[in-house]
Amino acid sequence: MPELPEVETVARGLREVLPGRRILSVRLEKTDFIDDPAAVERELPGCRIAAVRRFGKFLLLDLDRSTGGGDAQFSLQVHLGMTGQILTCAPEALVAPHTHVFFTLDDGRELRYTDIRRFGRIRILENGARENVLREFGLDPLEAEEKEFRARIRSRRARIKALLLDQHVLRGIGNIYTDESLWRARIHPKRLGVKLKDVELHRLFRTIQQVLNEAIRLRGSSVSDYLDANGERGEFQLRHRVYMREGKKCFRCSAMIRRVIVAGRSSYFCPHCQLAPRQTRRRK
DNA sequence: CTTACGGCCTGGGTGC
DNA sequence: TGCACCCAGGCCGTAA
Repeated sequence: MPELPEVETVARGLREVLPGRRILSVRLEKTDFIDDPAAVERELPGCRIAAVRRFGKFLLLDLDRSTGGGDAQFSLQVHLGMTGQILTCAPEALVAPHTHVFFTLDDGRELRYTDIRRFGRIRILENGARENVLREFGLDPLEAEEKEFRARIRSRRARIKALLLDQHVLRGIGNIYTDESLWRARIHPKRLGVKLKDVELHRLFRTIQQVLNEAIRLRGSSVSDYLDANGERGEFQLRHRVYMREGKKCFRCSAMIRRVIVAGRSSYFCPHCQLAPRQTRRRK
């Protein structure tokens, strides 16, 4: 599942080939995951790709409509969902099943978007609306100051797992990197954010950055479908310590890794290293 | 007001 | 061989 490190890896790959390219034509197959498919078909042909950015789990293609008059800017926002893949290839390359978007580029190559489940989303963000939309999101965990991080985590009375997954608190972290970070920081996913001690929040902050940077270095986690912009798998799944390891031994203490549902998500943790919060006492 | 929870979208993998 | 079921992330409506 593409989270921050996977999207960052894809963005870096696309950055090698897309900036400066012009989109010649657009072809769409299924469109139910595109906000306004007609607008995509209408607005993109002729545009120049000015930049490729990552914003949280979003990929942003900054586009120039250089049609003489103004230099109106807008972005194509791509969320890869769980199974989205975006890559460039030769037009004659075999079309992978579930490929729904094709952009012809002015260097003779093609940019394709493939998404088995179609949980991904594509939409156009016009210049004015873009900043308003992006403002809604939380801190980038790799750019945040520890002070801001602490304030965000303590701003709401929710479980730490729910807070880390909430894109309006921090942007870019998903289920894998939440569980991996909490394990390394030895914090149980059900702990309340407001109850974490300074020393725990410090450890968590450092750990999140460490995990994300390590994952970026290894080009992301390929658990099932994830491939980068060159069609290659990542390697961070080899470093997973809890994710999808239910019933296996903890790498630190050999206790049995458990799976529980927290914030509606499968959550893997070590019951020995990550102590559960005290249960609220039950009334008789 | 806050947070928790269930359902929905889709289709590949699993297990009977 | 077939098929019902589970699960994934984000979003939204509703419950507590």
